[in-house]
Amino acid sequence: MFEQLGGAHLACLARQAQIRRVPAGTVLFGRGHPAIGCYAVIHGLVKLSLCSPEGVEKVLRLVGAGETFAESVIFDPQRQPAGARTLADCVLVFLPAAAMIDLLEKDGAFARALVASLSRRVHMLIADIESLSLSTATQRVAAYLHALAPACRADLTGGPVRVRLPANKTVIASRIGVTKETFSRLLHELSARGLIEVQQNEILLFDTAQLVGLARGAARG
Amino acid sequence: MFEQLGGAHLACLARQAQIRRVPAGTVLFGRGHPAIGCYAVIHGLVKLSLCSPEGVEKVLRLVGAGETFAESVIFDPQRQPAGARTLADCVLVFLPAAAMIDLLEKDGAFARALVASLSRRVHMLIADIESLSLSTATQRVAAYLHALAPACRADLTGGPVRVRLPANKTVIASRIGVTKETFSRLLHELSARGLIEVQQNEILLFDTAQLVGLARGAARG
DNA sequence: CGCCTTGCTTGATATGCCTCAAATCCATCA
DNA sequence: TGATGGATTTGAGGCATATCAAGCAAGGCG
Repeated sequence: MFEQLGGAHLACLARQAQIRRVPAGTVLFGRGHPAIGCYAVIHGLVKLSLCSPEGVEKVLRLVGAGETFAESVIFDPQRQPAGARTLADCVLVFLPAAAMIDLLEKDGAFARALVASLSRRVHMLIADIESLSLSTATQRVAAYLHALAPACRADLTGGPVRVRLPANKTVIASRIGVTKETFSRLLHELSARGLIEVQQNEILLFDTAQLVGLARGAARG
Repeated sequence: MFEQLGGAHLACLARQAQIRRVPAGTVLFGRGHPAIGCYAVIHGLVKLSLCSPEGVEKVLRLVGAGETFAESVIFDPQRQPAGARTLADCVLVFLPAAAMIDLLEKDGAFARALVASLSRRVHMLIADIESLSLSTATQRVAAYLHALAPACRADLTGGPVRVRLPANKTVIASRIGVTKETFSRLLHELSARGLIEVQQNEILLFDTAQLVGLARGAARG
């Protein structure tokens, strides 16, 4: 993850951090809650999401093992901009805000890592805004599936790549920015075109090249 | 802005920074350009935007006097995720990436300020995603107009508040996430309801309370 | 002064995606 | 094994917003 710490400080950090084991379905914090620290996921899956007043949910991010979340919250409005709930049994590291702030000022390497992490978050969010604003639902689905494929060799070997959806389709649909019904239909359309095959939670990608083509320009196959 | 610097380092920073005066319409950097530093706007207005392959533009942010942009870029992908163009004659401070990195590791106060600034950016982006995903066009317009009003007293005094659109309506529309046609129509609808009055680039807000009401829940007035 | 460009409005029409409703599938648990 | 509830699929229909196409207004400039 993002911690290539200066060794001395790492010990101090380890002293303040606590391991938390939480079962699936636990609300870690709700929207608007005060920020008391940030989390790293050791094992499991956490859903960060927003809710409209009418109760519609928008999944912002699915946080898996090796990722962190709620870092930004410590510094700006000190209120959670999104809610967090575990989707699976999780092992988390909780790092109190005070420790973060302390370390930030004392350890240059940590400061740099934290800034890099936040920057990455900014770029991911911009990518989301881009796809919401400039792409069609089909393009977003294609892009999402492609992003699931392990980066490099997928495009090289012509063979099919098997990917696994990190959560159920309703959650994924909200993450992508479509309703579950539309998501279902689009998956079938891609199947019909021979680009993928859906097997419950797993999807076979037959033609990743054409998938990225779809994700970008032409709506036609 | 975000610099409440440790005094000694401020001087060093000032030595490395350069003032740039650029006329309206200048492209500061395009999308994908390498990151060589960040900017602060002293005077003028800068547009940050994305472009789809088909040439549709999405305005991410309008950066006015006293604000900074392109900080995040220094640390993560080292490629600009968005393009920047001046919309007015500008006076900018350009800060080379090396100076930023240097300062980040040496000055705790600067590190904290930078992290806070990035955090604020994250929260603003999340707010954008929220409004794109969960709000209707009318709600977004209402929220935008309300956000333009000077924060506090607007809601107290019942009187009308006069706000000025920071750019032309086509740009604002893209920023809000609608077409210029839809934006025009929605402004007229709000006028018809007696909530606002449009006077070229200026808008009178008669009922900010009802405006926030609209921005949140009920689509009906 | 009239031309031309750029921005804004307005109308007519199209369409992508959502909404609502119902059927089916699947897993868990008694 | 059968029941129960969530997840998924499928269909029909509608709506919000985009798109296309003119028509105006306002500046800038020859």
